[in-house]
Amino acid sequence: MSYPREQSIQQATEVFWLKGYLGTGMRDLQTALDKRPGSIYSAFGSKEGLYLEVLNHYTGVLHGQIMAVANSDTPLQQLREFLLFPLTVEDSAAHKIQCLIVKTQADWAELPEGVKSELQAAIAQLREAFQTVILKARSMGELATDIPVERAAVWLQGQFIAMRTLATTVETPASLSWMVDKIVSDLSGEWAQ
Amino acid sequence: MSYPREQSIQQATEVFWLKGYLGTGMRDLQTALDKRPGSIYSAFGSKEGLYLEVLNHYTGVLHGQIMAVANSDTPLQQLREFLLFPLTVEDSAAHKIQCLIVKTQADWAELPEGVKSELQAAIAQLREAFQTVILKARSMGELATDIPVERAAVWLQGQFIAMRTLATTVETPASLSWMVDKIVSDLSGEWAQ
DNA sequence: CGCCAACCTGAACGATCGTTCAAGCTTTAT
DNA sequence: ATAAAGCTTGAACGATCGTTCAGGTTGGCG
Repeated sequence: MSYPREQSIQQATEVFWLKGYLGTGMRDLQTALDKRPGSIYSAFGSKEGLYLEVLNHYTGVLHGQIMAVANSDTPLQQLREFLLFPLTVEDSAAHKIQCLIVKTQADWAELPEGVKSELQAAIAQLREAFQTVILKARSMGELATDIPVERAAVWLQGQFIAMRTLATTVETPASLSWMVDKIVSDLSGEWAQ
Repeated sequence: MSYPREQSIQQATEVFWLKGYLGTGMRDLQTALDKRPGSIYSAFGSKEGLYLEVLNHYTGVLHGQIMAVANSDTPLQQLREFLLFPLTVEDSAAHKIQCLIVKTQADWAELPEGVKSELQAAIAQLREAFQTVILKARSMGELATDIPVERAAVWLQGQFIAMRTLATTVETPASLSWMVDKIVSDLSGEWAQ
């Protein structure tokens, strides 16, 4: 019976997403999970252990979303929807606009070794998913056949980071939706090597 | 004689840049400045006070660099150099690739109110500087006259964030220099409203 | 020389950090 | 019914956090 474990991970995700790895204390987690320290330590071993499960779960969900884009018949169109969606969330969840992975990466120098390596793996995994989107869009004729696939994947990941980060600095995230159009448009633009 | 004060700010910048606001402890600063707690508190009032001076100084330097780009005769060409430069720094200063402002912003929910407001001011100030670059490039004929200036400034800030963030995840930052070319190229690309 | 102002020193403060553990409780198997 | 196994509890640990302050040191001026 690992259902409450799943629930704990989701509640912990909320806290880590809002406060970051360094900013989150065990007492924040004890409150959020409504569990005493011993329970958390017996279930997850440490703050780092709990965070690793949170990061894995988060990466899995995001990866799934991007792969769903890749597996659709109109990847470029679905990519638009995927990029647009976080701009439409209500204010109460404003911190969720920023990607948890990018947020964690900002604390790089202070992270335990285990978190660092998992973080790099997550970034690589999502980059691969973006690359799959590019490949699929190309094979569906939505992109030119001579697009540099690997660079485009890196670039797309960069645009994802830029949009999510910018969205946290403006009053209305939805006011950035023009940027999604530019991303899709620039994807078909020049890629001179 | 406020020269040692300037020096303290630079040394503190190193630490905050590497470890972030939350990750930096007063004892890290005491070591870096080679000063005892009382001296630091008499000079800067608090950790927050010291950080605010660091942030102001950092913003001023970056703002100056961007305005120098704007004030040149070939802004777009100078923008290329400006974006390219951080990709060429040696490994020992790898953390300096990531923008201190973006890094700090990741800890948003945990920052003291004073840091939050100063951070927003810094972001707005740099956005303005980017806008000046766009305007100047337009007036010099390097950009089309119908470019949406405000959007382009936000977008350019986003590209800056993307590049600096991506550069921290690859083994050789210089391998991303193609991205600078794409940024300059996309700046002249489609801006359909 | 004597004096004041400014700076520096470093021990110490209370609060909070991640973590541990002995004891109690609940569940499952025999 | 009873024992074994595992989860939960909450007080407590040592370490570290940002900060304070009484006392020492230094430099310039009358």
